[in-house]
Amino acid sequence: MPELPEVECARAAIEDGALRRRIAAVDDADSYVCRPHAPGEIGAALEGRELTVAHRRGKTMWVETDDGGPDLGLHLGMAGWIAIDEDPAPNHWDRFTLSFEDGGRLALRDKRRLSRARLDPDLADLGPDAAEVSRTQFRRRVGRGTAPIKARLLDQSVLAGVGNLLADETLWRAGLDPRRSVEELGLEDLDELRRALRAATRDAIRRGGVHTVRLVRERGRGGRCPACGSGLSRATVSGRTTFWCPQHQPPG
DNA sequence: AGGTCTGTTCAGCT
DNA sequence: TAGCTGAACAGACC
Repeated sequence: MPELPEVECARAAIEDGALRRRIAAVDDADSYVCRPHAPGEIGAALEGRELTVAHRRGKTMWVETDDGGPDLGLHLGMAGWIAIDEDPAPNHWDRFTLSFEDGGRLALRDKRRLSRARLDPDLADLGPDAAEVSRTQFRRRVGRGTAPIKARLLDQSVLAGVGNLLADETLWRAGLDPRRSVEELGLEDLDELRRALRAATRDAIRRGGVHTVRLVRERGRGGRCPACGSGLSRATVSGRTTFWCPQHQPPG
């Protein structure tokens, strides 16, 4: 599930449903998900407190707590989501859980185990949020270096929030081959790329997730370009499975 | 049985 | 040193 649009939905769900409820107990026993904290450490810091404000930058969320308490950082990894007031999941899929005094709960649910909960997460290595980056910042950050455009978009220290699917959708909308080096891009290309990124992100948030946008719906066997019907090309770029339209996204 | 997967991190290369 | 690539991580699913 989670790229920027899904994480924004998760943040909004916390804001709507988990603030101002007193935390009675914390299950932080999964020491892989809660690393580098020892079991019990997050619990000791949060029990008795309330969540007050939910923030997001890229795919990282952090939630402030009352009375000078630490922030709770949450990351959904590759397959996690936030389950509020749902029955416990089987198979230890609830990797981290807050139980509220009112009997409800907030769970970080993940069939895999790549989600992450930690206190006071370090945001220093995250670039500006992909939905809010200014034109000047985008030109300067994304346009630097020699990597393929797609690798640049996926680098969370350059821009925070773009994942594999949103990168492909953005490059398709901008008409750029994902394998081209950013060296080849002019300022107009970078501005068009930023426009495409913002539009794709907005659409995905509004429609409820990155799976809803046009190119993403075509991935998989037999996918065709939503604009011209050409068969999509497929290759590994920057270590990730990549789809693009050979007609609309010509090689440099 | 083996390959795949929406993310992050770190060793190791240029 | 900076920039970049690919493997490793965990575990379900096809």
